[in-house]
Amino acid sequence: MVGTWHYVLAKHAKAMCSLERELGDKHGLGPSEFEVLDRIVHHDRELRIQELCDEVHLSQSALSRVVARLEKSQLVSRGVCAQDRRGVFVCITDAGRQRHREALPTQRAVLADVFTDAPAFAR
Amino acid sequence: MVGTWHYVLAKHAKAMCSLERELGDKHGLGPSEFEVLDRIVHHDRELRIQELCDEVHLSQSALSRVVARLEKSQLVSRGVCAQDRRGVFVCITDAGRQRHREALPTQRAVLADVFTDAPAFAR
DNA sequence: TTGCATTAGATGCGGATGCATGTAATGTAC
DNA sequence: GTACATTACATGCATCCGCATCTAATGCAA
Repeated sequence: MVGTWHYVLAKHAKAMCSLERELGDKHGLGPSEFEVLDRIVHHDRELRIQELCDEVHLSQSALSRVVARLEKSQLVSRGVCAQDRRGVFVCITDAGRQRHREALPTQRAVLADVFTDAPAFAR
Repeated sequence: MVGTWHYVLAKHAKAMCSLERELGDKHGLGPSEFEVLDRIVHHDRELRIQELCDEVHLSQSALSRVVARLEKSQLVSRGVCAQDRRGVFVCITDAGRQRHREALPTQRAVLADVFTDAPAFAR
């Protein structure tokens, strides 16, 4: 219980710190930006902000800003939803796909480094 | 690998959010504040800032500020180290011990809630 | 002793986050 | 249609964090 929590804390801190550095230096992405790109690529279609909100561990306001940053970097585009004009759909651009493709191996390498040393779960 | 990472992300987000709310509302403590108090109580002696830095997942600067907040709340006291006058030792106060004693069940309850539903580790 | 590198901790600063709230569109009851 | 509640997303604000840097104390060499 407490052991599990400490395991989660340790791995989260180590991976997050490493991701921030590696993704930032090599690809100009923060962990949240990568996560959002990754979710969109995974679904392979445009997504509503709300759908993304259910998948990434961010508040709605934080997500709104991540998308704003991605749009500013031309990695996604935002459009109003025709069916519900309150809604916004987020669409990945070609540059966004490419950036994600470049960054994916970096993320995998970090995760491998963080998670392979120890058994999958430390009690 | 990626699955482990997603597990860590999900549990971290859920537990952190819950801890922030519960510890904050019921005891006026943030997760970092509780963590520092917990480490000191666990060692049951005064600790150097640097020692704490090795145990909590915070940068030295963040830890310095957490300790400053705790001192402001009278839960710990800071003193210069006689042997090395650059150093600072942190000493928990009676109020700090009591606050920790009160908050511990809250933390345990949150962790139980977050970690009991699922198997200890989701592959 | 003097001079310089190193270490412990504090602090300025910019950035990311969550909460509360604002704005605009939609749904619903009358 | 009108009035009000609700929903989707954006934004003001305060907080917390990490990085870089600062200050002061220590260590060490000449």
